[in-house]
Amino acid sequence: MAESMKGLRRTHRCGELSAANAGETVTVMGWVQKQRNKGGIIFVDLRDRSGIIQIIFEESECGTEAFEKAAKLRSEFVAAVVGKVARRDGAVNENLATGEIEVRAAEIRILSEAQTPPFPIEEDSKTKEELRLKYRYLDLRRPDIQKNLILRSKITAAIRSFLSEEGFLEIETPILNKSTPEGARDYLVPSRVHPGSFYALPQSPQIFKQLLMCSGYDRYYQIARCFRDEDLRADRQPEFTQVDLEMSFVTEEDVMDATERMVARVCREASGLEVPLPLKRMTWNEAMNRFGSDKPDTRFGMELTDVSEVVKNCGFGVFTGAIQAGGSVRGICVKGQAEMPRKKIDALVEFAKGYGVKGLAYMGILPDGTYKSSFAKFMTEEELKALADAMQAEPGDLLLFAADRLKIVWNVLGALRCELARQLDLIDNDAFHFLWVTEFPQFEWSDEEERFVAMHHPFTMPMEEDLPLLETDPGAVRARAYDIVLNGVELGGGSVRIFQDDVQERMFRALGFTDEKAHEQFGFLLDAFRYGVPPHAGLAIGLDRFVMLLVKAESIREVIAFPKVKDASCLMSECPGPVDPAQLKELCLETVSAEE
RNA sequence: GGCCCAGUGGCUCAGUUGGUUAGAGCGCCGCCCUGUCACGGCGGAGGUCGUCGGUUCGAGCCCGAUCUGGGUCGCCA
Repeated sequence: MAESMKGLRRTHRCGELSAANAGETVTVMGWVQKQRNKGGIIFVDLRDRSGIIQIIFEESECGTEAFEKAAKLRSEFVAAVVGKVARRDGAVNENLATGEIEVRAAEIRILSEAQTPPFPIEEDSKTKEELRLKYRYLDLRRPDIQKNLILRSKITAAIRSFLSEEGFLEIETPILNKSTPEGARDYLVPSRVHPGSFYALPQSPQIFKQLLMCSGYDRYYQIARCFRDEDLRADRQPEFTQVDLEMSFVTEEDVMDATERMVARVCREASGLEVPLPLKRMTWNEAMNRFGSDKPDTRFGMELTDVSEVVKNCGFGVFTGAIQAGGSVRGICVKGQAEMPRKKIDALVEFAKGYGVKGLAYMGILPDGTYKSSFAKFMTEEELKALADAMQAEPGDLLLFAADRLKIVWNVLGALRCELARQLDLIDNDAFHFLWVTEFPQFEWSDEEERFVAMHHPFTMPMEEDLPLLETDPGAVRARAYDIVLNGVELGGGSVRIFQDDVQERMFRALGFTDEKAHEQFGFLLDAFRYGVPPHAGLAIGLDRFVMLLVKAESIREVIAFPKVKDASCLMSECPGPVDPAQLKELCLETVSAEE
């Protein structure tokens, strides 16, 4: 039976008490973590988000009624306790932050009883995530998740104070928007007032923040919820949060400078981590050539080497064939792994095949200087040696090669070096390697759509010297775009925006938009550009990923209070779900059958 | 859409070449215990082995399908 808390007021959180409070009468309220009944004396660990405090009940001090109530306490009951803080003398618990003290109960009220939870409420839970997410409100009681969400709050507070000090204005933009076909799939919301018409939830506030620049709010930011109807990953949710910002009368230098100072401040204030500035920079081309990735993990080496020139005339058809087809042969050198068992190498080959390559060629340089290789019989001793030299391999090293279209070679070797680093434990788990990747290609060829698509988005300014190539060689145009990368994860990205309506129209044409189509989709932006628009640039940081990396979580779900699972549903609320036919009728939508 | 992993009391797991009545730890319930804090002691309850089908004299175990969750490729301007 729940009791009233009338007349009681919480004076402290459990974990806020210390020896300094000894002798004070306090009132604490929280959940019962554990009750230990010794017969004539009862210990209760009371928990709230600050920590745990031990309460001690002795009948001679608290009276029979309170003692009997204490005996009834079970895990997760909610209780209020009034008592005096006392040192534990002699019985200190070193494992507890409040282990020096305890509260000697004078009064207790059971504010709420509780069923036994379906899984233990404890740190480092071993419970299946499926169950944790079904009972997320219980899972969120666990100290490690609470730490994550408390840190997340600290981070957003630090971001807000930094950006506010720098003169940024926090401005909200609409959640109900017009659908745009470029980019990710939109979540759609049917309109009741306009039957057959739909709103789209924002994939990002991109256009609105550019319009705010047109309107003179020269520094804007928003901690914005964004929505993308695409498949989930460990670091991807269908709704997620971006720290979105935009600045006027600036170049990429200003945006990168503000961003890295913001990131450094967050790291210092939230995690006590010092990030040396300015951050390292690397062009996209360098990142791809050295690491096979546009978000390289620079915490370890094992960089790619282009050996196309060395092997172009060798006897190994897989290599020469790839080169003749316009592709490339590149390799990585795995230190000290020359004698990796065949079984493990085969597993790596299978891994590589998942990234589009037909196989991997390998070559071990044994300690005695001889070669153990999948292609030795196709090459002369001199060719093998030339290849080992080109890779700067030493006895004991293992060389792995991919031969294919360059894009595939990059992709495979980029993934492979990360996989090997994990397997061989080459990554310093305490290192935080930030990096800017710049000069991204403006366009990416889409085989599916048989046209160029924007790599960043259609409002990204090309590099000035590449502007003439917009019509002649779109694939060679570089963008004034930049991504911020942390430990091999894309943390965020941005660009200098196009602010001239003629350049914007050329961009749309390069992307295969007709003028009519461009105006239908983005007419209001193009119109706005005719009324005086400042040069502007901006960026967005993925907040969830940032928090995930700072708390070293394995999944983004560990830093989001109520995340969705793989099929974008919620195990707790069971959304999405069917709606009342009357609701659908009002929206002029037919009832969708469960089939199909 | 493809590939890979997992599913056995409330939780985490074990379960031999297919062979009597499916086990353990924790938790839970009852009794006892005045310094416990991974409390302790005694006793107890609790499982159609995710589901459906098949092979077999016999299936937790083998085969097929399916469901649920996770990872990943595609996808994510």
